Amino acid sequence: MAVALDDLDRKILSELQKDAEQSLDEIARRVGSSKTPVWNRIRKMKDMGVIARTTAILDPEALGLEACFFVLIRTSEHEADWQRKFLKALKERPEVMEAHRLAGDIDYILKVRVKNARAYDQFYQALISEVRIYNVTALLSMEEIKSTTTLPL
Amino acid sequence: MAVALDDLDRKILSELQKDAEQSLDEIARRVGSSKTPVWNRIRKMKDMGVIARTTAILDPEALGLEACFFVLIRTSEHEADWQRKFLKALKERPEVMEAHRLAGDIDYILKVRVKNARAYDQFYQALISEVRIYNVTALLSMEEIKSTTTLPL
DNA sequence: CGTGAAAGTTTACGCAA
DNA sequence: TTGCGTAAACTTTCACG
Repeated sequence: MAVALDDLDRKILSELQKDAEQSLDEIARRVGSSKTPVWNRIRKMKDMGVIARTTAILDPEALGLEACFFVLIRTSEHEADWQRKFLKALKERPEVMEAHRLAGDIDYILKVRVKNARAYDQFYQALISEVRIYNVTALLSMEEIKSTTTLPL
Repeated sequence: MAVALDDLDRKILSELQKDAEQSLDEIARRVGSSKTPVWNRIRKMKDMGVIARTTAILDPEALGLEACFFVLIRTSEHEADWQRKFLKALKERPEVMEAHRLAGDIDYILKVRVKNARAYDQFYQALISEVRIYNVTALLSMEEIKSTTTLPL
């Protein structure tokens, strides 16, 4: 799955992560190359799936999404059918920003963005009514110290 | 901090979150409006900071970043000076994708993206040598079930 | 406030080296 | 692979309905 990228590819990706709206000429200038090679490389990396998509990053506070919870989940159920239902529920809920299956003691972690604590409770009630869960711990974020989509290259 | 957005604004944001490279004409068509109003609204939302930036989303696996850890941190230190040093360390380390200060028992949670477990251990050793930490639990992600930057509108 | 068109940029690609 | 040149497409502004 990993792909061979040279130094120029990495510089281009770094620029696109900083600001995907820069023109080709601008990017070319910054990475010390010119339009055609930059364009060819960008296209190749899109085709290969290194660049998945380009998106607008919005400010959650400005949209009134002021609460962020990390949810640690333990389950007693490990059958395929239960898991399918649980994953489906997570994928369908837009307030679930991230969901990971974990190694060890805790089975799943979620990151959930909502308007306020009440909205979180509604989400929680809906989730446990859809699937059986053994134990849930919610961690409330007081302050987002850092949040980046910029992967280290 | 929250901003008044109407239905058309929300539709535009939703399109930009799906794909920020769509042309104005395309977006206008999808949201049932036309170029100029869409352009005016996008500019206003950028000025107001609702749209923070636009960025390329890369595939971490394709870049060889195959390990993702959630790190739960408890500290005994709560002085301003310690905190300043700790936050600075987090902001400077590119492998820290997210960092939140929490309410309750656990003080901080981090999301850390690295090449492998060895790279995580290097990060961990470096961090604890920079600042005193009372207790750390690392949760290793086995599977990224969901990961989105698309906020619920 | 929306429509349409005009002017200036940028992209996307062919072709030569 | 890169660099140049260009047609087509897109962005941005503005005058008018």
